Amino acid sequence: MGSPKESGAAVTSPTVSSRDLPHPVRDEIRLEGVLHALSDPMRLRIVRELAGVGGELSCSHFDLPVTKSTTTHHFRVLRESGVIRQVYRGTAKMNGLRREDLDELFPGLLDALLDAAARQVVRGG
Amino acid sequence: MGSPKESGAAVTSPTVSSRDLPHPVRDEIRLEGVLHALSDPMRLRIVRELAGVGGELSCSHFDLPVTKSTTTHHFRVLRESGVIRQVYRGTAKMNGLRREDLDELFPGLLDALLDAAARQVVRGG
DNA sequence: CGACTCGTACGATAGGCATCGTAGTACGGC
DNA sequence: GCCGTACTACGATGCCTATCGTACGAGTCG
Repeated sequence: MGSPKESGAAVTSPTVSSRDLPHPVRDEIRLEGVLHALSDPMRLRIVRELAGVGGELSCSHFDLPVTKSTTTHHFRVLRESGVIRQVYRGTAKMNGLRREDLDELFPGLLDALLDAAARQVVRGG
Repeated sequence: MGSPKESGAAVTSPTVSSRDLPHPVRDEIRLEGVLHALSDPMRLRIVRELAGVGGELSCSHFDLPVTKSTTTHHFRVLRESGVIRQVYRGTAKMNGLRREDLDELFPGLLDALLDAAARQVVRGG
């Protein structure tokens, strides 16, 4: 299941380029999953950057010290845990924080996490 | 490193029962480590229970669905990440949240995490 | 001392995961 | 139609880790 070939009603979905990616629904997001996703330095860095711009960023915008395969992996972990939303826009893949969903599920958590990460950086991390 | 055998000045430490355990100093506590520690359901449960009583609890107080070896392992992860403080009290080993240290390092984080965990439980998880 | 309880240490195991490299697919422009 | 760019898929690898069982050490109480 899930061959991206299918396009029976493509004409009726204007905003979708063509293929779309599996995201957990808001109520499927698990705290443990979110914490696990953010416990990796690379992923925490991605989330911090996304929160910084407050909008969407393409995968290629990030200059991480790992290969592109690994970068793809990290973005998938973030998406599957419900932290970010990914959508194809032409050849680029745009990433955005799921702030509303997270704030609704866990009020104050995301801000506390971002603040904690920022403080750690200031302390010399 | 870290052979607990060493005890050059044991006579001068009155409050210590006998053996003591390696804890990270406050400034050594890493956010990633804390998040990783709390991303395990068993450990999150332990921390929630510790926060609930607001004091110390012995390891044996917890009735976790794993063996004692595994329980020991989880407590060690929590201690080494800086989330809890462990101290021997006779034959028992008491565990307490390092609330002050965590609040100082990451203001609001622990409360946000506990609140998030509580909400998730209420939602049926 | 001896027995019992609490917790540790160690080895084994199985699964997860961060990383890489290479080969391949989708899209947009020439 | 062809090429370049952006990202993916897949397989390999080595490390980390959650789990167990058994054997052991430290204290307490009779």
